[in-house]
Amino acid sequence: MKDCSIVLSYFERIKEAPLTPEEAQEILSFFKSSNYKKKTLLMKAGEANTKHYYVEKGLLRLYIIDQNGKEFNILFARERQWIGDLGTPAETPYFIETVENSTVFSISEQNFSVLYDRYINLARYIRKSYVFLQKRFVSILSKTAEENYEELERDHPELIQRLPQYHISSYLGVTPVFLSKILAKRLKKD
Amino acid sequence: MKDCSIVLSYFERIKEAPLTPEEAQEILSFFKSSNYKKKTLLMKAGEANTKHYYVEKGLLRLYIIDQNGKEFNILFARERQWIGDLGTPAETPYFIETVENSTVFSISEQNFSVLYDRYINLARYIRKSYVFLQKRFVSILSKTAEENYEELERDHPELIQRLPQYHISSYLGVTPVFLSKILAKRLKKD
DNA sequence: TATTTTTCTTAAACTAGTTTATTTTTTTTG
DNA sequence: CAAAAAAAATAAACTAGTTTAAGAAAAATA
Repeated sequence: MKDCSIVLSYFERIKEAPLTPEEAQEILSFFKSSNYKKKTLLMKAGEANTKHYYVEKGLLRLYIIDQNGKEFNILFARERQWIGDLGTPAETPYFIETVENSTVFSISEQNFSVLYDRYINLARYIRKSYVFLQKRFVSILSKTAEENYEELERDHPELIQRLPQYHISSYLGVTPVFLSKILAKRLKKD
Repeated sequence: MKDCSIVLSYFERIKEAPLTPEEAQEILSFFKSSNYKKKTLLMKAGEANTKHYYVEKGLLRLYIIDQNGKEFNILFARERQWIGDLGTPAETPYFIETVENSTVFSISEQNFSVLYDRYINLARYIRKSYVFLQKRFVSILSKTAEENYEELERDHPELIQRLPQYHISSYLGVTPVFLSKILAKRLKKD
């Protein structure tokens, strides 16, 4: 039997009390653990009935591909973070792909809804996600790419270590060429 | 006594059943109705314990002012829409201002939380808001200002009628001068 | 470890959007 | 309804970021 303690500890934390054996059992019955190699697609634009994922180990990204075939990273998820399309069960416009070899727990929208009703604090995760996204939106809208890079460096230095540069540029909404130019400029300043 | 039916009907709708008199009473005790003239500030960056607003009549905007003093509209709310900073009770970085003379219901974060626990579907409003914001984020990131204007025109034509052009440009993340240029170009095409 | 593939850098020409300033049009108010 | 104020248009010089292309460096694989 697999070790699912990471999911149980998440629900214990949001319940703010120990789980009963029945609760733990229900939660485990809803999740499925899987291993994926780097660059595996877990969600594809155009699909309906997509899943939500909770990351045990590794790093994933949620992105779109625009009319011109260009990718934009919307969100990364590392250990103990959720990733998924909250617009589900409608047909998703997003892709989710592993950036590193990863172990993730998946849950269907239906079961996610059940837990959503059961654990009121799960709604807090969505509220927190909203606040995070709004902050990011404001930054992208009002700051230069250089400022946004510096903000990312300050707030999430580990991401910069773990991600190839072209994923970071796509997250900042600029081309890899431009990010490279920014970094070259910064080096000269020292 | 004021007519508060618009708030009650909202909660009836999200409860998906008629409200009991006690429920109606509680809800009414939480909200305060006020009239504001056009261009009145209801929320100011730097304040803590900000409120949530439900619009009965009129139009409001939530915006930031960046380091250079430039405004960016994040969100508009018209009749039967919520507006507020979901990051509250932390100190808000946002401003909220009436764009038209407006009648709005306000509720404190504490009471909003009570209703949030009581009406599970209120969490859906946040989930919907998240999905809306994510869609908008993707558009701003991946499309040109002209495409974004056309999307706004298609999805929310009433906003274009009711808002001065400089508020629309700020919502699209461009200067009024540039939006004016886009519109002039579009006119010529006909 | 040599080879292939992937990622990053650099450069140069280009474009979407900004800035500042002036004029015209529209809206508000006495 | 005339005057003042606010909003929109136009122009011209500018800058942040893109595109395309080629070479260098790093990482993955045989």
